[in-house]
Amino acid sequence: MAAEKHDVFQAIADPTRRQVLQLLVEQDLPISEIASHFQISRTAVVKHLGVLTEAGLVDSEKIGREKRYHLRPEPLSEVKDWLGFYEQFWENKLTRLKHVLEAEEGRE
Amino acid sequence: MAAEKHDVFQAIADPTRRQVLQLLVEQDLPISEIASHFQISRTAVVKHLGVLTEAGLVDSEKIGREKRYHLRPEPLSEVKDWLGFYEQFWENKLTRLKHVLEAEEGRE
DNA sequence: TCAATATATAACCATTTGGTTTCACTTTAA
DNA sequence: TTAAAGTGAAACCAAATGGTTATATATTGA
Repeated sequence: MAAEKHDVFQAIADPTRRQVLQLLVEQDLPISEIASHFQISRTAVVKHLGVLTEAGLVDSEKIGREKRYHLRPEPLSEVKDWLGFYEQFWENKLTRLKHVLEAEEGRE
Repeated sequence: MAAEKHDVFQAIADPTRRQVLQLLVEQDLPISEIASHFQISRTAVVKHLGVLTEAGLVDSEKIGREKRYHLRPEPLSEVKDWLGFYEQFWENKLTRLKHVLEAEEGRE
């Protein structure tokens, strides 16, 4: 029961949030360090981190006065899986093409 | 120069729009037919189709009084490509683990 | 020709989103 | 012990989002 308020698709819809995820690929980072990579305020970055947390894409740990964020890419598999859906599209196209070709042969 | 106002990531952020795309995998469909699959008004569906069009994920053709929509899955490759980014994450982890193991060996 | 079908468009609305500024609290280091 | 660093959280704002209803226009078929 993850009870994730924010959906993964929504979480990655924002370009700033996608950049945050990219940053965390290299290493875990505290809020202020993450914020230093963007023009927007630290508060705005914190909100983005909140969305990413709710989507399960990051988690965090308080160390001293810092709060370090860590990448959790697992939920992205939902996106990856969904993306596969349109392979059916190409299969359908091939099937129709095959029917057309068979009809052509029949006429010859 | 596609000049696409809506980004693909944003286009697929909405669950209704994802369902519309799935519908169009099977076959091209006119607006009213698409709308009949949802509870929301036809006008609302038309707006979703507008977003999908701007993202290049569908196109349409007016046939008589109908406007038939057609799936264009190509832009989804941008999402697929982006998704690959976090493979670097696993590579990083493996590299670090390797270092730890080498240090262990050195101590023995 | 005329009603039914399909779409287009405008005006409007509530909520969400992405941002801001301000102030308070906790931890660290000199 | 006190200033600086790092974070938390509230209040506020404009614009975008996802929806509605109402009205107009174009096409078809009997």
